[in-house]
Amino acid sequence: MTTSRIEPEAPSHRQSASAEILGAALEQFATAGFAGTSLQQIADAAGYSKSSVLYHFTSKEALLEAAIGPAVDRLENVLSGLARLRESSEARELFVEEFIDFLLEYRLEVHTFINQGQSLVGIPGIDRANAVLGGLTSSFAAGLTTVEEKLRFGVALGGAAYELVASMNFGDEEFPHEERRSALITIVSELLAPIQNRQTTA
Amino acid sequence: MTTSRIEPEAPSHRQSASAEILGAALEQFATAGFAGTSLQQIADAAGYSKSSVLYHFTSKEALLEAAIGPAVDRLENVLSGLARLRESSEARELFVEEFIDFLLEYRLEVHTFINQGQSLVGIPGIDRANAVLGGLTSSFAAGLTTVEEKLRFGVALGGAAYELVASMNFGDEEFPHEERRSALITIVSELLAPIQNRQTTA
DNA sequence: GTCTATACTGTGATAGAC
DNA sequence: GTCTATCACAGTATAGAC
Repeated sequence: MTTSRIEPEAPSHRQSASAEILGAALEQFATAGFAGTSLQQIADAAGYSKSSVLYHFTSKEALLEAAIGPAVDRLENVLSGLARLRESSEARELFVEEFIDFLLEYRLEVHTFINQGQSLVGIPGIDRANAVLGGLTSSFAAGLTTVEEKLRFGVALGGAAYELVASMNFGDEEFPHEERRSALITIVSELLAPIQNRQTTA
Repeated sequence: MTTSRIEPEAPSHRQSASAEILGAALEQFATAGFAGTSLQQIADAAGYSKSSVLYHFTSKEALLEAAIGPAVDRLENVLSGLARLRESSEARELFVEEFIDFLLEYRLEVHTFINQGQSLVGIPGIDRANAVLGGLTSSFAAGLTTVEEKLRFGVALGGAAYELVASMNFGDEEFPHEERRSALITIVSELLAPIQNRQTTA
């Protein structure tokens, strides 16, 4: 599970140039921001020239689009599954797991989106992600009446996303993948438990 | 409590130019990022010319420094209080309240820092904030042994910060201040409860 | 204290040699 | 497919009029 997107190196070839450039770009976008990253930096990090970068991707925006597109696809999948199974509490458990797995797999993409989703409207992938998350919030929050319930939802999802993305800024060690995954599922499930209980008994 | 930093307008005067510029800059930094904000945008938003902005603040970096400085001061205060009272569980309750109040009062500053703290090292306020938060993590996490406990801490603080800063991106209504405050305190306290219990009984 | 005018640097992007 | 050379432009910052 949680299959890695990074393919192993082909013998004596490097990864394809596009993939190398894309990886470098994503990392820069996530840490320095879209506006804070120049094509030159991306080119240097990937080991190509600026023009080569623009040969593979027609513009800086196209590069961002390609970088976050797959993450948005996956997120749409996770959430469409949720919509169908909204009523049962097992469906919620499943949603939490899938969401955490999504975060684990696409943390850089999530980081770039969270930090810049507001200011980068117009780029298709960003707009899609905004729409999807807006839909998630309203569909999930439809049954939530109190302020505390809504905040609970926001803290759970935002906290998980933030933890995966920013905690290591401050000298944390890296945790083993499985341990981190199951701990996050426990914590988020616990946070959402009061909501589930109220809805399944009502 | 939670005294506002924005002074009421003086009769027939506008706010001082510095304050207007600073406010506009902070809002832009928080939403578009430091690199994504130009002096021209700040000047336009504040109703001055680019050169006027640079008269009041000697550089763009100085503007950022002035914008987040007070927040870092306050954060240092909150955390130094925590260090002295680390042992009792009431101290932890108090810390949660103070931390939430800090977030409520300085959400824009926190947002700019969270999103860009990695890439803006070298600016004094950013470095101070990084140091303070690093200290918080290690001092608080010193007694935390399991991965789950450490993640619990990260999710709680990150989730609260994220919720205050980004939830409204997706069409949420604004909640009444007191209701939001007490709900967040409840949620964060609950998240940290297992840690407190283990430590106070050990 | 605020403005216009200007200098200089680095950016995203294009054209064309290899 | 990758590079060098070049362009037009936006960015920060400075000088000086008012």
